[in-house]
Amino acid sequence: MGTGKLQKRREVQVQFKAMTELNMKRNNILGSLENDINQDFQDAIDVIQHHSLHYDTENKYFENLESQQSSARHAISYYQFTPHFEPPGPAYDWNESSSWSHIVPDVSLGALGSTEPSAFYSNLPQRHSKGRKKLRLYEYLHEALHDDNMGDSIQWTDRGSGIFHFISKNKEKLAECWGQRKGNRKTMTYQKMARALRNYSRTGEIVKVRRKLTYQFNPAILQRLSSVSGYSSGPTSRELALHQQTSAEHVYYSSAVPDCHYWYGQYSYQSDYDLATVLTMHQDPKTSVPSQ
DNA sequence: AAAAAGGGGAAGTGGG
DNA sequence: TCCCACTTCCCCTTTT
Repeated sequence: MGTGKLQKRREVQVQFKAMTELNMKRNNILGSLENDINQDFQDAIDVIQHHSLHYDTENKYFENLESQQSSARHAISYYQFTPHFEPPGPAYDWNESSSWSHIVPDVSLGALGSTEPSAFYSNLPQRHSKGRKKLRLYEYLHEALHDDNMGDSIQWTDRGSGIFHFISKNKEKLAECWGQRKGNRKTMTYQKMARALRNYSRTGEIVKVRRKLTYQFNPAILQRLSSVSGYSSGPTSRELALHQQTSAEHVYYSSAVPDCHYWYGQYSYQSDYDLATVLTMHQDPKTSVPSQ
């Protein structure tokens, strides 16, 4: 190699290094800017929250926030809302859409335009003070599902149906992040996180799917999370393929929630789903997803 | 057979 | 003070 080329190469290396440093500085600035913006959002929300206290129910309060904070909503990773789940029992009619009305906020309020991943709001520091609700585990999982950095730990199996799975190899990473986010005394493990997840099967917020490391959001919860965070629930083509495969298997439900039949049964109701095709496409459904 | 995953009882913790 | 939503521990069962 000639000296001219060597010289050129050194120049390129120097330029590359300079660019890298610039980029790092830029990221630092953006990071602090983001924190500032989040802080501002938080302060604005505090003010609104303060003026909303006269609302006599949490739902009213939520609606109030909805109407006033549509632009800021995606910056909130924890929000005022209590699902008001009835104790598991036959009174819960999963077939009756109006049964969800107290859980699902009016999505016609408008989906958010933002399609940005949650990097923007996932880094918000936890602020437990001033009467704000703590971040729920299912909220965190939903957030992680849209976080590119968590793609190696948790993934949608079928976004449209709210089915997701953990990646065996990196599931502990997600658990640790969750533990850190909560500020637990000890390190969170997948085993402990899964214990919390199992508690959800009693309330129906998330249920276990009969597939390794795979769970499913309650559709109402999913709809609410999607409308709040602004993520479209439309499945990608890859997810559609996975969905077809997943659908071939029966999802099972907690016996404590006897009226979940409709929810899980919906799998077979989806009109665009051809069981025969699936059965021929995937001769052995156990051999693939979730990827390990 | 062994490891990984799944499951649940029970007591503890911390915030609201 | 009570309740909720986990967290922690532990041990057992089922699946891979």
